[in-house]
Order: sequence, then structure tokens, then C-alpha cells
Amino acid sequence: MQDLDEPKYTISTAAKLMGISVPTLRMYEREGLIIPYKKSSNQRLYSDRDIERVMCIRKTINEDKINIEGIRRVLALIPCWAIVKCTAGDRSNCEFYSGHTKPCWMINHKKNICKNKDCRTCEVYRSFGNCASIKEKLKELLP
Amino acid sequence: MQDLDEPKYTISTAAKLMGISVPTLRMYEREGLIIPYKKSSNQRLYSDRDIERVMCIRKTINEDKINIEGIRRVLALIPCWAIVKCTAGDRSNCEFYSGHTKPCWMINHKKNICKNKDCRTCEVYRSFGNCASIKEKLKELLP
DNA sequence: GAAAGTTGATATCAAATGGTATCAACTATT
DNA sequence: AATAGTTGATACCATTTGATATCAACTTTC
Repeated sequence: MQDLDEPKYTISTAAKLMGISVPTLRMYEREGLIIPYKKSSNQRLYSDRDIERVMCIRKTINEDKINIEGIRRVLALIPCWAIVKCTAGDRSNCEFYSGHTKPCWMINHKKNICKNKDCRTCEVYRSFGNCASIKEKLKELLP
Repeated sequence: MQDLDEPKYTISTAAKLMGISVPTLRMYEREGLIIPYKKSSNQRLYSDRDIERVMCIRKTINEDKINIEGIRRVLALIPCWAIVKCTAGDRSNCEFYSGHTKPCWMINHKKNICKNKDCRTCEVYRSFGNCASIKEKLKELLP
């Protein structure tokens, strides 16, 4: 058996696996498009699902021709409040709810429902993981 | 009194008004970002609301650094089906509902609720008009 | 009918973007 | 301690992208 979420590849291995450079992989992270697992020593580890996500990002950049800023803006449209079921209080304590340029996981939530969540495993972050459109999520939420 | 939706500027006047070139304005149209009024002779006319929309597009490109393809993808996320209240039949006869790369108004609807609609005046198209985020629309639809 | 402005299309240009190479400093494993 | 691989950061390159200029053909308006 295999666990798609198990962090097992170092950054150089993952880069080799996808035919890209290590700095590129770090860039995607800096830009908020991916959240790799981090050991206590700060070393990154990538799971198979992470690999899939990066391949999706690459496809969106290289084939669909959407730039990184554009991808980020699309991710910022994921209606997280409806997914994690925010209360009114959660919302008023959320920078993301009022902003619209960054995905929620790029924000340091301090005093709401997301405070103790690990974004890497959160359904919101994963909504874009397999390159399925966010629109499918919207159709689900807006019947 | 003034009607913001009255088509009154020719393309050269509108271009001059915004300090851009005529081909640029035509490009935005070709890319599906704006729908100017067209006289029977095919001549374009721009309203004040059109001007506002173009200024919003420019801001998104020049300040927010999102490329045209990215803007189009964002527009493609507007949940039109929930706005114009599509029936199940309307949806099954809608290319847009299944796709996710183009805004609905770039699609030639033949046999559903949008068939006889003028996209230029449709609420869906206008959702991005004043540069208010689509996210606001989502908040409204997903309480 | 003449002048002015529009149409679509093509070619071109400057700037920005994604990506890579390279660096010294640090960490882990042997 | 020594090797191998990581970290973040900077600088650089090739390509793409947004934008413009220009063109002949067609409309509108005076």
C-alpha cells in the first residue's frame, strides 16, 4: 500500500522527478502555490500528492498561460468560509475574508477557527490539488 | 442627468479618454474582457460604465500584475448558473457549465436561458464591472 | 463625393515573467 | 571530521506578453 500524503521525497529528488530545478520548486512555495511538509530541521519533504499539485501548477503556467499572480488570485477565490464553516466571529477575525488577493493559507490566522489548523492538510488548500477546477467546488456548494 | 450605460463614446474618443491606444481597446474585447455596444454598422460605442470596466482591467493588469489569461480564468469562475437561476435543462445545454476557462459571455449559447439574453446588460457580465471582487459576489451567494 | 474615422489584421517593440545558476552558510548522516 | 545535501538569497537569461504603429478597405457624416 502507498500513502499519497506521506512526505517522502527531498527537494532535489522531487525536482529531478519532475524535471525542474530546486529553486523553481522553492519559488512556487514562496509564491504560496504549494506547502511542502517540513521536518523540525526545516528540511522540505514532498509527498506524491505534492508532486501532483506541482505538475498541476506547471500545466497551468505553461499550457494555460496563466501567470503566477493569476493563479494566486484564482486560489484566493476559494470560498473557505463555506468549506470550514466559519462562524460570524471567525470571519470578523479573518484577514482573508475581507481581502481577495491571496489564498487563505498565506495568511497568519491568529484568533479564529484556522488558528490551530494545518493548512497543508486542510480541504481548502487541497481544493486545487489535483488540478480539478475550483469551479467544480463552487457547483457543489451552489446547487 | 446622466445614464452610465448609455453608449456614447467612439473607440478613438474612449481610447483618448483613458490614455491608451485603439488597438489595445480592441484587444481587450477580443480577449473577452469587455463587450462594447455595437451599432448596426458594427461600429463600437462605449458607455461610462464601459470606461470604468476598462480602467479596472488596466488596474488588474498593470498594478496587480495578473495577465489577461488569468483575468479570463477568474471571470470564468463567476457562478452564473446561480445568478441567472439556470434550470437543470439549461445547464445540460450549456458549454460553460462544464468548462472552466472562459467567461460565459464568450460562449455562443444556443438553446438555454441565455439564448436571448444580451450579455452586455446581464448581471453576470457586470459582476466584474466596477472592479469589485468576484469574491464579494460569492460571499453574497454563500452566506 | 470628399474627408474623417472606423474596421480587422499584421508586424514590431519594450518590459516583465518564469526559470536557472550560483553563492556561502548550515544540517544531517556516516 | 568529512562528505553530501540542504537552506535562503542574489543575479542573470530567454521567452513571453501587453501594447503600439501601421496598413488597406470600408462607413459614416458633412
